[in-house]
Amino acid sequence: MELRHLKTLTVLSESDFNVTNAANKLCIVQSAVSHHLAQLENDVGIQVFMRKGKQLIGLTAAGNRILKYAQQALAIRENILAVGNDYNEDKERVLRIGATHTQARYVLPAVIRAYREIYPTVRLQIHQDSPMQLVQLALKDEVDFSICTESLGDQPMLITIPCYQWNRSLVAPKKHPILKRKILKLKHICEYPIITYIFGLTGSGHTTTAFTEAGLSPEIALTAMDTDIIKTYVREGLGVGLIASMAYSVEQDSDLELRDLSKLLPWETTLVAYHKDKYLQRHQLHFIKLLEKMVTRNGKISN
Amino acid sequence: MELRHLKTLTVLSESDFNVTNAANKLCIVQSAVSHHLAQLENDVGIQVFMRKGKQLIGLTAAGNRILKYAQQALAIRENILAVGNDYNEDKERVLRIGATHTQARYVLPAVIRAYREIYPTVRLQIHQDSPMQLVQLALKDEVDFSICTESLGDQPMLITIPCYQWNRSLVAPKKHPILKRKILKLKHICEYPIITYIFGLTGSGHTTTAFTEAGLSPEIALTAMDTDIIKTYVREGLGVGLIASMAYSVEQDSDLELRDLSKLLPWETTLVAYHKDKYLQRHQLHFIKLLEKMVTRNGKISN
DNA sequence: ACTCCTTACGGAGCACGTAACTATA
DNA sequence: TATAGTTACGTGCTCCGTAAGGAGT
Repeated sequence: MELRHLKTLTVLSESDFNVTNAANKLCIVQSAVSHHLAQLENDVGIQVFMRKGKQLIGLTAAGNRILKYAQQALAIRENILAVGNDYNEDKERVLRIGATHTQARYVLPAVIRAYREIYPTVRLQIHQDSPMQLVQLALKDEVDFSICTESLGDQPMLITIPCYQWNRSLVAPKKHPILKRKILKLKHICEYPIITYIFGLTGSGHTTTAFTEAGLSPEIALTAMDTDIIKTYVREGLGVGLIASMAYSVEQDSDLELRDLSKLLPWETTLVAYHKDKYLQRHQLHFIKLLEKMVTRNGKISN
Repeated sequence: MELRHLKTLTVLSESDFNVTNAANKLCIVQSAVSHHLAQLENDVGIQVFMRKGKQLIGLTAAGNRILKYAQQALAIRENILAVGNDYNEDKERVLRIGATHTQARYVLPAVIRAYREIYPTVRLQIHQDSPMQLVQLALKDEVDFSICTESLGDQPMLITIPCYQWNRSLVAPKKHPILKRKILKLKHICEYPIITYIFGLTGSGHTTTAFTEAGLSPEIALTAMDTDIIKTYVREGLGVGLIASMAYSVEQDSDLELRDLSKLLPWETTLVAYHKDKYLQRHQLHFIKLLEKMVTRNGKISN
């Protein structure tokens, strides 16, 4: 049994056990995959795959256990190569970050600027996605780590490092009547249609529960993944916006005004998450340190 | 990079980095090992071995990390094979137990008797050794689990299951004056030379501290790993014995008399320990269950 | 008839073995 | 000189690819 057999197993499991597809993904022919299967089953001495005739339709109970181990073994291979990369000055380094739109758009740029000053040659990849997908990316080691807000239920396979806390603000066009209030309360916000993040994104669940706990049922006019879209429709007059405070730019959003809601809405914590068994190269650890250092507790970029 | 390269790495590290010896252990020729090294270093892209001329003298920092991962990967391979074995009715099963002399001699027989009734065909291997060695055996997966007394400092890589508690008794020849005492205290024991277990074995450390805490300094006439040896010298009149209570046999030791010391000496806990990432086959888990079930809290075998 | 996996067979490459070479004590 | 590791080279095996065979839809 060698790692290539285990690789074939994992790819098969990610291809609905279609041997042809798996072969394509592995850049070998079907018969080679077939051989791998036969060898693997021969080595372990049992049926790994459930079959319907010759067609593979899944894994046996034992097969499932073996698949788990195979994934671990391949992750270890990646770690070994990562160690090599880490200690080899000449090799090209890559940093793959997963992040939500808000993080990618408003938080990461400053951190990346600082990072690039130290590691100008590292190739950067930023994968923007929803928090749920980001967790999957981190678990499959398709990104080195994911930066997202805790809204995902504890994943025992991930190490999560809290980075900073942030809260939301209300945005409205300069002349909007809500801005005249000296003291802003949740019930005042409910007097207008609300534009905010899609549920399941950056802790939007917390927001709605804060309203319902206060006995309020706000009218959500529109939800988006993307702060810029929220702002756009706030400008259009569709309602007032609830956005992450750090997503307001003094220069670009001068036509909008901000009201801090950190006393009214629960705070969110943004975390860095990565697979617990992953070897982190020194430059990757450095990035996390930068992220922790550069971003202050209240969500302002300290640059 | 394949598992065989990693295997070569680990064997090398266990052979003082002597390529010739490693080759012999692997049943291949030196040049093949040499090739493995070259390929491995080529694959990871860095020097893994420190060299003095051509001689290997150790691992680089990166090499050490890689070695750790290699061992993990190979352990996973073993797990996969264990899964296969577990689910394959036809394959020969093996149960490899590490135990101290006392456990192997006085506790295990009854458990093994029960186990053999359920799994008559399983091949049994009992490795008797000192607790420190038993820990090593379990860590290297040279036994499936070790049964020993907690005297080893917490090993984060081992899962330990407390099985039962036991204590010591005093043994002396039938007519020994100490047996005339109605109430036995530590200071009375110190009136005679003591024969007991070697320090570092089955919690003998606890025994001595119990004496010193009472301000006593007993005269240790003789120490042994083996209860039978202790009994022998007690019979010879060299002193009184302190032995694990379960090591007294009514039939065979009728010339000796027992006095329970469980009120005077601290209790010991016997544990089953195995590597945290090890896949335990069902029959192995069953053995642990039997061990937990058959042995009562006070160390008497309930059979 | 089509899809899909397995099996057979052949060739290229690779891994290991033999052996010569090199370096160190 | 003896010991130990690398390098060179040859061979056999293994692994993949081509292609034919068989099973299910």
